[in-house]
Amino acid sequence: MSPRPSVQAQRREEVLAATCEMIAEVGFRNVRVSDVARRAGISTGVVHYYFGTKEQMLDDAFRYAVQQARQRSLASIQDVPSARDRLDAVLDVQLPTQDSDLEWPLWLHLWAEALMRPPLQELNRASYENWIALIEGIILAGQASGEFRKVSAHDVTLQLLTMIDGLVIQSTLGAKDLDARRVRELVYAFVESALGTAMADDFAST
Amino acid sequence: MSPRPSVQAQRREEVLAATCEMIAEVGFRNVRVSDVARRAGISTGVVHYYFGTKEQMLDDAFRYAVQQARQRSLASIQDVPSARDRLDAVLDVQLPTQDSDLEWPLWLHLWAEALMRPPLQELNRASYENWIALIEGIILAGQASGEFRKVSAHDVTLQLLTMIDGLVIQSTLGAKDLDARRVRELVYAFVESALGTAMADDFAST
Amino acid sequence: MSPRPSVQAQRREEVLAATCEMIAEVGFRNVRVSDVARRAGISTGVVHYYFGTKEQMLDDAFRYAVQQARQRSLASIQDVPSARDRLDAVLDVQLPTQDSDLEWPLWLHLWAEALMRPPLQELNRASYENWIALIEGIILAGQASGEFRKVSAHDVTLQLLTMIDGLVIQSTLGAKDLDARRVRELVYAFVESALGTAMADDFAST
Amino acid sequence: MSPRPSVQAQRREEVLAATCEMIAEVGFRNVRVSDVARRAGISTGVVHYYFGTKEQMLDDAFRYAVQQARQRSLASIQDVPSARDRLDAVLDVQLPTQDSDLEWPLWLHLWAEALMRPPLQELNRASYENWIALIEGIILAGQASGEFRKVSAHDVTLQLLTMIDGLVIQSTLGAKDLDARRVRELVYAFVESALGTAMADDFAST
DNA sequence: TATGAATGAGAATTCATTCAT
DNA sequence: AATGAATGAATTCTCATTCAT
Repeated sequence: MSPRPSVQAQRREEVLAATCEMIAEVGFRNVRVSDVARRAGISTGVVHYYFGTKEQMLDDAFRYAVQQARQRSLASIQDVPSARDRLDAVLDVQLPTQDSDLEWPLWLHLWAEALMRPPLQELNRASYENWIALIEGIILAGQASGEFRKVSAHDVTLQLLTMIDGLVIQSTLGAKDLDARRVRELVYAFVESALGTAMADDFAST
Repeated sequence: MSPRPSVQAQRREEVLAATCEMIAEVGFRNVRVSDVARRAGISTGVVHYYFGTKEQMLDDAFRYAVQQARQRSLASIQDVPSARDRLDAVLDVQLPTQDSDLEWPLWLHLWAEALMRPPLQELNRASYENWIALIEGIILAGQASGEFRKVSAHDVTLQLLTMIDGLVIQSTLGAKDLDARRVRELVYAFVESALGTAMADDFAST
Repeated sequence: MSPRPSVQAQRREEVLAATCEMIAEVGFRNVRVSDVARRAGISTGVVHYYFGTKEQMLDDAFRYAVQQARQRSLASIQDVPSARDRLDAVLDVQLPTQDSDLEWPLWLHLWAEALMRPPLQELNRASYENWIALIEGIILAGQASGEFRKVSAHDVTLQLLTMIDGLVIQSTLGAKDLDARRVRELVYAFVESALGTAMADDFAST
Repeated sequence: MSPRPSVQAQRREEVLAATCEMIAEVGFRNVRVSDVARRAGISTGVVHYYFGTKEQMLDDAFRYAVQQARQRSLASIQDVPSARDRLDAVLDVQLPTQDSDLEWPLWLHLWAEALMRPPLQELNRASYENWIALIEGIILAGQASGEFRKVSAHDVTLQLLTMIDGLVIQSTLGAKDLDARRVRELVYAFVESALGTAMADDFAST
């Protein structure tokens, strides 16, 4: 009868977005409720009104970020037919472009925090399985269509995803010669060596 | 006049070890000076006597951990002649064996914390360069001796190290089917596919 | 224009009843406006609409409880002719029957709160004078009719009422061997020793 | 080796005394940690240093008050031979002399609070049993020596103690004509009527 | 009248740091 | 050198009260 529900949902999302920004900027342990409130343009009371405790707010923010990332990656492969192009699209969305990326710091904080919080471990686990399913699906399709070499899709997926994580960590932390371009180069090189040259592979297996 | 200096050095190291344990157990943000003091069997006053501030103590602890890890890896390849065996030895020392590993949580906390602390970024950078130099050196030696295929040693090193980081993160966070054994399997598979079958490669390149 | 006034009065009373329950259950200091509102099936806004402030609501609730208790005791002696029976009836209504009595906790909270709030002291004073007048009246009537011994009705009234208060406090707080039955026993024993055996007294006074 | 222990005990007691004063003055629900700290001449941190939580501090304060009261009453009958004199002494110490008594408000707050806190109920129960044992012992001794009439010492004790509680409550709350003198009058009148005139009783029982 | 989202003052609690002993 | 009692700034959380709808 009133537009209240949408107002509530919207307010909640604003707070979650503000929280994600704060986590990425100052780190999980330094986020203050008052920071989030200020950034969301509300009073601290509202945060507790919607989330009860700071901890709950932070957990929900991680959940929100995971969900947003998933939606973004799904959108990126919408209407992309070729497996190779789909893989490129997903990687392109996920890999950082600039050093000022706010997403990857968030994941780092999630992992560090999850070490001590089983619910966050569960969140990470579910998220990771989603990533695996997405990438592995693309690889399997590409193998079926002859675009990719026929190796263990699951193993390559794990190697690819974890290599990305590791590379982006060091890149984000300013490892020498590991800028965004170099990260992509190394990732694509791995993809090529693991899945590429389908011809040669087919040839070899004959 | 007295053997104090060594007593002091020893006391310092005890505190640093206690700090590392605490970080790994409860997380960087939850380490209290009093926890560290209790674990080291001293009073909080002593911690400040030796380190001035908590922040300094934590930074020094990370520094200490990095140094310990480096010494351990160097020791592991002492008197190992073959490049492949040296690579195996280094990986064996670094890869987790049990789920109750206290080292990798420490690195995760270091990375998350370094996002906000340039001095820690610098520490991580230096540490990473050490790792790279170590592994790359082994690979180059192996290529020179014909044990490894002649691909870009630097690229493979980066891919290998970051893949290890990424795999261990997920393994530590309880990813399904990613126990210590599986991590090693995937790592060794990558090593094999990237550097192995030197014959075939030589053959192919001819 | 509408039957609103009675609706308002009814709503007010519902809130007061809910407030009394809350005070008795969680204690004066722990009553939250939102608790009362929830129990009365309304929103917190309505509470302030009717009572202005929480303090006013709580004071009114005590006033309401005092008034209800008075009405109950008056009703209990309606159409009871003999003084002794009237005394029995009043005591019977007032003394707790079960341990789950919600009334006496309310009085305890009133007394504790009244220590700091003159308006509540005034309420308690007026209430107490009512009790005294009621009981003293019955005793005087009983003395006139020869049912009770001729001692100071006022003194006995005070002793009786305060003994009841004290006994019920300890009984409510779970004093060993002070259940509802034992409280009545002690009260009636006092009544008997103070007012009973009118014969003997008459005899003695002759 | 150092005078620390006594410093700690003393500091603890100072805080407890300050807490009791605050409870009596502003009421249990209005005591702020900062009030207690200011009154004890310390910082709020110290309160938590010694008591952990405000709740613990308040509970301990009640415990302290109970213990102090007991010691005072025991001291009052030290070296008093006659049972009647001992009873007089105990009552004299316990009954309020002025309206500005700080002790009885404390008991009222204890009772109200104990309704919601089993540990305080237990404290009250233990305290009450102490009072009963003390008074009942005196009465039994007086009966043995022929100073008191031979009625149920236990029942009279309960009636006496609860009447005192009830009288002091109303007196403290400013009941008309119930000043300290009148309270004593009524209490002593009860004692006399219940235990006095030992001769007559002895005579009657013969 | 009624709602309940929003406010913000107020209080408890934590913990790094200091310092007298 | 070492202790640990004491400090007090910083922060979370609560809840009466307001007010737009």
